[in-house]
Amino acid sequence: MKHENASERVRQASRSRRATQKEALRQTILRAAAGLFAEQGYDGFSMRQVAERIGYTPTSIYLYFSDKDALLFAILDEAFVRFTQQLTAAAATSTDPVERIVAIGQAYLSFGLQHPEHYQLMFVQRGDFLMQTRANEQEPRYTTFHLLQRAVQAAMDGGHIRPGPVESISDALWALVHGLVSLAISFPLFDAARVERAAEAAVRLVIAGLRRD
Amino acid sequence: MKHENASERVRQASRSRRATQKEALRQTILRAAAGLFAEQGYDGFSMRQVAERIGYTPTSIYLYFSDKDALLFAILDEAFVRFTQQLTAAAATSTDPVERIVAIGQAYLSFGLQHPEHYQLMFVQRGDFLMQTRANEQEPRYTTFHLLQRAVQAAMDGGHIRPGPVESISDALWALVHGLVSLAISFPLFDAARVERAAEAAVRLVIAGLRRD
DNA sequence: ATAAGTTACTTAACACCAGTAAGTAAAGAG
DNA sequence: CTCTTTACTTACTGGTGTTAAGTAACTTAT
Repeated sequence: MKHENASERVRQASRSRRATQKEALRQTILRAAAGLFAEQGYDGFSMRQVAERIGYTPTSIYLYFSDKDALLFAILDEAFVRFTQQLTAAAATSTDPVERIVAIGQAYLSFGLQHPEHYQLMFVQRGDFLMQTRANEQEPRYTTFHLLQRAVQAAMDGGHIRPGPVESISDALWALVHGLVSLAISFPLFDAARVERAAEAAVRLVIAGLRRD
Repeated sequence: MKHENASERVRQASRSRRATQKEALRQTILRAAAGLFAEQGYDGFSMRQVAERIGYTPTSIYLYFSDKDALLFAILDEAFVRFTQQLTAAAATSTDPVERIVAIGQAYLSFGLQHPEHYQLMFVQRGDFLMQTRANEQEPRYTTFHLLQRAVQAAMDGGHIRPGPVESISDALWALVHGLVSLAISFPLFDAARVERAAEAAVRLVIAGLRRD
């Protein structure tokens, strides 16, 4: 019996040690991949490049990520966590309902300008990413945008903005900031100063367009 | 002398016939490429596929287009001509300055929804396309957007909208429609009905946000 | 009419890519 | 000490854009 208990313990320990190592390499791959993506962008991002960085063959990566998409989505997932955090923080700052809407928009714009490559993939090239549900969670990722809908709803309930269809108004606001980020990212024409001015005009447009009285 | 004139004429004719044939094949390639792009989208678009369609080897295409980019830009150029036409036509319909701005926006949205693959490449993935100058023209392509700026300027001059920086207001409007198109294209979440409702909300937002009194 | 030159196209190849099947060496279990 | 599992590699398939070199046909000049 002693033997059995002892060997059982050893077996467990061995198993968990191996699991830890496995997870460690997974993280190594993920970090190398995220680094490569940040440096080279989507175009320069290949399984072979990632493999070379960590000193393994490309095929090894497939033991930890089912395919290139899975690896890419793991990178985007990290970015999405930061995205949600920044928007949530922004929503918490202002007390005035209209100002809160503006703050959310500015946080959104700020994220897009700071992580253009990630933004491009998250919200443009791989729109399906938003539809997926994150591991260990029930709700799909796009529910982060309910933050904006709630802010619009609150402002409307408080009589600060004109009544109207909450979802559609929220979508229009989303389109506005998304458009600003996209223009800033995609067009060399839009330098930082011009984007800044356009953002100011957008804020005025939104405030004048929504506000009651 | 007669001989020289005759041979000269023959030489010219031969040369122009060859030039015509050359142009004909160039058009054949372009049509096949445009067809492939329309059917398969950007991902399924390859030089080898184009070559197979026209019954030539891939290398032959390089005798008519310097590289894949050149071929792609030729396709986008055709789309851009249609884009400019549709926007110009829309701008000419309305007499009311504010309505004209709205009409331009609706034409923009309509184009994007009808040609999502082209739009994606023209205005998202290849923003540098807009910076290029079309063959036989002086102005770069992005000058089409001056249409919107002029409409805003006219509305402001006529006292129909609040005074403000024309370029920035125009950019904000552009961002709004561009964002709408992008969301509609990129997110499965946005079905036709939801986009339609968002567009209506956007129109109300713009009118209320811009209009004087 | 025949030789020389030009044009239009092809064949073969390079360097890359994502992904799979089969093999190998080491570690752990009995 | 053998058997099995684990971790990883080698070898390969079929795809990509692009270039260098070769060939066949047509044009021009003598």
